[in-house]
Amino acid sequence: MSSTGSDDSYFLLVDCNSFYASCERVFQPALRKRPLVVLSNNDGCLIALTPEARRLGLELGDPYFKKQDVIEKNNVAVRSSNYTLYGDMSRRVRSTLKQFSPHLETYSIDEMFLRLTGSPHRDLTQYGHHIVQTVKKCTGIPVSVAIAPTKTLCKVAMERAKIEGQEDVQNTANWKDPEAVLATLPVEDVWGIGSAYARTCRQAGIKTALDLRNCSSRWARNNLTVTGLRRKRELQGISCIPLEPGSAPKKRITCSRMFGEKITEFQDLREAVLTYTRHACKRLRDDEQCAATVQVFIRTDRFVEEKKYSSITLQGLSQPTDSTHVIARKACRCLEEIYRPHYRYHKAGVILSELVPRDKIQRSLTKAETSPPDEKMMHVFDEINKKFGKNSLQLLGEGLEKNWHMRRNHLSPAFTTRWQQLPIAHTV
DNA sequence: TCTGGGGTCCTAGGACCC
DNA sequence: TCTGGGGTCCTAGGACCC
Repeated sequence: MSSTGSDDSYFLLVDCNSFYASCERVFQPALRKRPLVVLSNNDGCLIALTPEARRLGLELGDPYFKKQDVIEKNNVAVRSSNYTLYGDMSRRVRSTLKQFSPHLETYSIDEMFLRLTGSPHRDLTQYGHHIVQTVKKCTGIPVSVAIAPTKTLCKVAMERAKIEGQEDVQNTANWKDPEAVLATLPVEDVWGIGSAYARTCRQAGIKTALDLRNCSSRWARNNLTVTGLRRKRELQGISCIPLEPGSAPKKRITCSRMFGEKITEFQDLREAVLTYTRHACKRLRDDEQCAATVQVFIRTDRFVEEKKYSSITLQGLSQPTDSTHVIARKACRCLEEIYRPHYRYHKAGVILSELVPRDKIQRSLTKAETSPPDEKMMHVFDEINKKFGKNSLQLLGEGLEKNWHMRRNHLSPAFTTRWQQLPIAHTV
């Protein structure tokens, strides 16, 4: 495997094994001996599986209702997704990893890249094992580690680490025959090659990661855009995708949900849209940003044979704001614009975009929709919800019944974020 | 009855300008 | 017959990720 050879730096990828399922197991030891699956929002499909569940033939993305018989027959434990818990566990893993390198990128809730430069640890593989043990000890979460000269090769190595029977620490430098590893990886399993690009590749006879590495740069650029060309070069060991430390400010914030039951009435949709607006605005303030545009969309079920309708519209704010009230008014106007009666709606969402950092806003003297008292009120609003739970204080228009609420029939307690729900240890 | 939610980046094409 | 060339900005749609 060629490498840039320009320096002695490496990327190290840490991936939490079956992350959501592992989080559930940390606080419920009884689950450790049982196969376990975690469901998506609305208990729709399987989004995390322990290896035991995989061995029963269950797969990521399977609709829950189609697999219920297998699940019941084999006494598989089922949990609704509990993002508050997973987010908190992710933070614990991240703070543990910071002791190994200051150059850390949070790639997703369960994956982190580290960049090691001039590491005193000559034996990087051993170092990887040390990281696995430390994270397990400090957080209870099992992780795998991949070490390579580029991020894409880290992902290749991670694919290997996840194969049963393979080492959970993979260092490409130690592979006896790297080409053989690349030749066994189907091209669609390369990071950045999805189903559409994979089809293009296969039509051109490019079937494996090795084929992609060896294809002409011109072909990659013309058929897979610059992103495909980058993947090819990364497979060659030339780093094109840098570490992105810190968290770049978000460019948009979306809150959308499918409903537990289909709804037709404007009033119900309005309640849902207001609830999503409140959640989105809270995230906006957490991000210390303001939005200049609000978008609202509604749609019927695309899987069912019935009258379909889908629409989206937007409203601009005269001045960027993070005020739930101001944004909620605009969101309602959007909804009025796109709502059509007699359809059975299935999903709605709110998107905040054209975000600007709060401290960079040009104050308008004439058209202020957000006044300083509003800012104070939002602060109080957030503080109350922080103290008493995130839905304690809502907008009046959100309603009380919420017959559109999503299903979460298997939710675990908020072990790490609510005092009342702390796990209790018993002495024997 | 029942198929997630939240993001980013890239490109093509149209509008517009000089 | 023959209808510029080059640039920017915006948007929609496609593709990808976890």
